[in-house]
Parts: sequence; C-alpha cells; structure tokens
Amino acid sequence: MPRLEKRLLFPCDVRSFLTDKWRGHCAKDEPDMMRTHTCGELRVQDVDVQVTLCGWADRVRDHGGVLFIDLRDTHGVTQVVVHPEDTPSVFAIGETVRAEWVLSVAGKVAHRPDGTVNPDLHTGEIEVVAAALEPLSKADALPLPLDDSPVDERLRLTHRSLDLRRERLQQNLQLRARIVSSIRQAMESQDFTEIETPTLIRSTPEGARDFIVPSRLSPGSCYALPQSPQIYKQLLMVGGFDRYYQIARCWRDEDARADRQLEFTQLDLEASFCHEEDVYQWVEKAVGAAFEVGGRGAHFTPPLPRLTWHDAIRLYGTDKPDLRAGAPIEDLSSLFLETEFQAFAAAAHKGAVRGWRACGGGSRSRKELDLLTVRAKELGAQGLVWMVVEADRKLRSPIAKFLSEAELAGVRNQLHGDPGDLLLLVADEARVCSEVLGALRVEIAAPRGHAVEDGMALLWVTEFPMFEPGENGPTPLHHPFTAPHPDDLEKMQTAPFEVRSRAYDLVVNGVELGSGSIRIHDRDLQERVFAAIGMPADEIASRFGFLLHAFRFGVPPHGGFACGIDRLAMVLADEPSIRELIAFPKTQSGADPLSGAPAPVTVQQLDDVGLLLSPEVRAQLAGKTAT
RNA sequence: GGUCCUGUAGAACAGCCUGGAGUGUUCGCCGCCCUGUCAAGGCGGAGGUCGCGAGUUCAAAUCUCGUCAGGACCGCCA
Repeated sequence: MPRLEKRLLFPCDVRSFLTDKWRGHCAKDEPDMMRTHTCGELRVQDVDVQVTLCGWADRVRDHGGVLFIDLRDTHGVTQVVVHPEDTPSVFAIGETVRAEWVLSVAGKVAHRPDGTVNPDLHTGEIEVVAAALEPLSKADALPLPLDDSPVDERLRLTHRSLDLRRERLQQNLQLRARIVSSIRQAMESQDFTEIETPTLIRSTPEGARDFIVPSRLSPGSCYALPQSPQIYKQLLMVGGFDRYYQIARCWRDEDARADRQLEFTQLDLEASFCHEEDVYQWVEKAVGAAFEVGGRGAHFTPPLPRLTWHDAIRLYGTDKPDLRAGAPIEDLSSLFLETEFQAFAAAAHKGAVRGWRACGGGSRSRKELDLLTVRAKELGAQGLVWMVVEADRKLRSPIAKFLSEAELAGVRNQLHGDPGDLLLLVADEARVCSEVLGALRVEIAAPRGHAVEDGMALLWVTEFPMFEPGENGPTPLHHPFTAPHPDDLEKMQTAPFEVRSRAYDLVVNGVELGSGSIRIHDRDLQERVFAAIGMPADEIASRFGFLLHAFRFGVPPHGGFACGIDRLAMVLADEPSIRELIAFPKTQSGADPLSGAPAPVTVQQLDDVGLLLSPEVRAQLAGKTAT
C-alpha cells in the first residue's frame, strides 16, 4: 500500500512546513494519482514540469484572447492560463467555468512573462499552461461571498461548508490543529498518558445544568454528558496513572456567549504527588508550546506572574484581570479620613475611596465624562468622581472645591497623575469601588486596543476563596473536592468565606483560559468540607458515592487543571469569538442552522426510552408545524 | 428570564429620526466585447413578501404593538 504509507509520512499542513519535504517525494509517476501537486507548492524550479492540479476556480479572468483561472485548494492558489490559439478546445471549456467549480487541470509549468509576476502569491512567479481542463463538479451561484467581506452570521452557519472555504476559517482551523498537536507533544514529553473517559455518565448535578440522554435499556433513566472529566480523572489517580491528560469534549447546558458554546474542548490534566508549582510548570509548558506555534512565543516568558485572588479583586476589580489595560486601582481611603467632603469621609470610614488613572484620558469632553458617570452607576456605584490633570498639574473636577489642596495633591500623587491624565474615583463599599473602576478600566482601554496590539498578558490567579455565598449557605467556588489552604483550616466552620482554597486560574488578556486545583485526598478533610457546605450524607452518597468509595482504598495526593482549547485558539488567532475557531459552532440559542438541530424526534423514538411530551410542549410543536 | 443592537435584491449597506410610487450605492449574477490579468476592464441587462403579523393613517420600509431570527451583554456558566 504505497499510497497509504505516503499519507502517514506526510499527514498534515503542507503549506506551513512540509512543502520542501513533500516536493520530490511525491510519486508523480503513479498513474492513478488524481493530482501531482497541490495548488500551493509550484515554484520557479518546477518550470517545464508536466503537472496535474485539482482545486476550486477561485477567480476567472476572461480577456477574450487569453483566459486566467486561479485554481485554489487549502494549500494555496496557482494561476492557470489558457491560450485559445494553442488549445481552442480547452479554451471553449474554460470560458464556461464559473466561480467555485471544481476543476482538474493538466499542463506544463511555465515562467510568467516579464512584468507579470505576482509577488502576493507564493506561486506568483509561475503559471500552469493548460493542456487539458476537466470540470469535476459545477457550482451554483454562491449564497455568500468567499472573500473577507462581512457576512451575516446566520447565513455563514447555514452554508458553513462554503464559509469554511474562506481564508479566515482555513487559517483558524489550521492554527487550532497545530495548537492541539503542540499541546499533545508537550504533554507526552512530560510523561502524561492520554486516557479517554466516558461521555455517557451519571448526572452529578453540580454547577452547570447537565445535558441528559435518555436510556432505552433503562426507561425513565438518563445518562448525562460530562461538564468535565473531573470525577473520572480523579478516579484515574486512584487507579495509579499518576499523570493523565486528554483533549476532552465537555458539555454545559447554559446560555452561550462569544467565548462559551454548549459544547467545548478542554485540555484536561491531573497528576499525583504534586503541588501547585508542579501544575503551573506543566501547564506553562503546554500553553507555551501553543503560543510558540501560534507565533506568539516571544510573548510567553515563564514563569508567569502570580496574583492572589484577593489582590486581583482589590487591584483590578475582577478575578480575570487584563494586565494590558493600564494601571491597577489604588486605595485612597487614608487620604480622606478627616476630609470635609462628607461623601468621601463616610466611605473612607465605612467602605473605601479608590481611584484609577486613565493614562492620557483627560482629553475627554464634558459629555463623555458624564457618560462615564452614567456607566459607573449602571455598574452599581453610587457615583463617579472624575478629575482631569491640567498642564499646570492642577486638578479640574466638579468636586475640586470641596477638597483641600493637600487632599487633591494626595490623590494626584498616589495615582501618579501626569498632565493629560484622567483620574476616576469611586467611594463605596471596597468591593464595589474596585469592581466599578475595574470595569471602567477595561472599557476605557478597549477602544485603544491597537496600543496593545500584539500584547499578551498571562498570569496565574491563586488562592481563590473556598466558598461563596449561595442560596443554602456556603457553596464551593470551584468544586467540593478542592483542597482548602492549610493555614485556613480552623476557619472552615467559624468563617467559611475567609477560607482560601488551593484553586488557581490561568488568565490571558482578561480571558479565563482555565482553572484547576489541588484536590482533597484526606477523608476527614473531605467530610469537613461537605459539612461546611451543609450537604447531608444521603445527598453526598447519591452524588459522589462512587468517588468517595474509591477514596477508601488509598488515594494519592493529586491535583490538576483544565484549559479551554477554543479560548486559547481564539486568543492566539486574535478573534472576537470562539465560533471562529470551531468548524461547526452553534448559535447563541443553541441551534445549528446547518443541520437544524435541535429537532423534535418521533413518537417511536420517545417511546423507546419511555418518554412522553407534556401537553404544553405538544401544543407548541403542533403550532410550529402548522405555521 | 432580562437589557440593548440588527433584519431592505444572491451579499454588504444607505434610506427610517421628519410617512408620500421599491428610491439608491458597492459587490455578485446573466449577456456581449476584449491577448497578460491577478479585486482585470468596457457596455448592457435581470433581480425586491423592505423578517413575519397586527394597529394608526387617505397613504407605512419609515410611526406603534406583538412575534421570529442573528448578535453583544446581565442572570446563568462547580
């Protein structure tokens, strides 16, 4: 099977890095080969070679006396030229060719005449003089353009196979493939073992809504699709595989966003006998490899900076700060303990006064500044104070007259305000101050995104709180198997919201790339966590019994991480949505316009699994089909 | 569940605020011409349920209400 062997030798993206290896190895003498070359590889040294190319008619330029067809495949574009005087029958066929017909072209590679070289094309120095031309498949007029012009997203998804031909998705999906490949290599090189886990699992309601799959063999019972391989990877640790990883598909039945789909892909990993530092290193190696193939290796300099969750909230007002968006937030409370300005004095004692400097933001008009105040109120602040640093370093502000010279100077100095800067102050509860200023910080920086064009700001956010307030008391912020910080154990019952956990997030440019934690391997500690969240024994048993059962027979200390592949690829491709990195994504409402999913199933299918639609749903469905 | 934006020819838009005949732009499509283009060029032509449904009005793409779809965000996303 010589052809199979070749495919294994040269399995991937010829255009990016295998062109030279491919050239010369490809057996042009094989009589049954459909093509001798791709549309992206012919060069000057191939002149006079007889070739056969296959591809789509990217553009046809008919000059009457000479005809050009740009033949395109995933590897590139090659110009085919047809001369009516030399090959009248070929020209007759060529004149009928329309955009996106699939063609087979045989001919000889030739230098382009002087002055007609196209430097924008890798193959721009040559052309193929057609001696034979066969349409393999014709095409209707296209419902959407294939250039880079904007197209309605619904239309793109409806005709996704055409959309996929566009340069943007060709590049993005090639990039994604290289990212995944590099991650696999990085994980293998660190002795991680790739192991698959099931996708039909028991529903363990926790966090997001589960997708459920009714069972035919157990009518009335359902599987769930995993929100992550969490429990199984911990079982693998108990099972003695001390370094596991997987490129895992996960499902969460929640509303979609630009960076969230119903189904998504994670690099999932777990390891035994490790601390946080080990996990950081492994993940940094994998993500670093992805940055390398994404052409952003220069922006990835491990070890990545760390910020505790507490500091992230205080300095940036969010647990996923964008370090590119300018200065951190400063606490100004101590300046205003004795101030005459009552709004600040009260906040300084009961809450906080905090400020942020928008570098060069002082050129805003009064109207724009007022809009910022409106926005701050939308975000939950009681108000917003703005100050513009004038050329003489004086502060222009509606409340300047209420503050002393010393207080104004203190604000300017602590925020490092220079002439032309805009200073924003919020007086409120400390958390509100930081959240509002943090949101404004990102929004103000966003329009100037070009200033940070190629910037990539990665960091670890560490020491997340163990619990957050929930409807029924403390709720795990991460999941109930996350280990608490050893210094905070005694607060577990007395002050649960002050307990730090050993959970960590990886953040890049304000996007949460992934999260993980060191897990609990001690049964007593696990019981104390369940007690803290008030989960009764029977519920623990029904939800997590099979994990806890396994934990009775020797559990290695372990921890892990999961990193969103779609988001990682989105950031590296500099795209605004993960839909641009997924071949067949779904809409915001979870529909696939291409296939029509989700769709009703037949009564027979429902009957097989023992389900019956409610009268309301049946009426709705009947109404839909009637209209 | 909520807030906001969008929906006009095959595509992308303008027109809407201030109601007056489906008006316009660019691309594509079809035909003819054209020997070196590469976003080819020139001339001509076809193509419309203004998302859908009500309402107001002598008159609705335009105003009002509802509804559907797509998108951004909030809620949600351990």
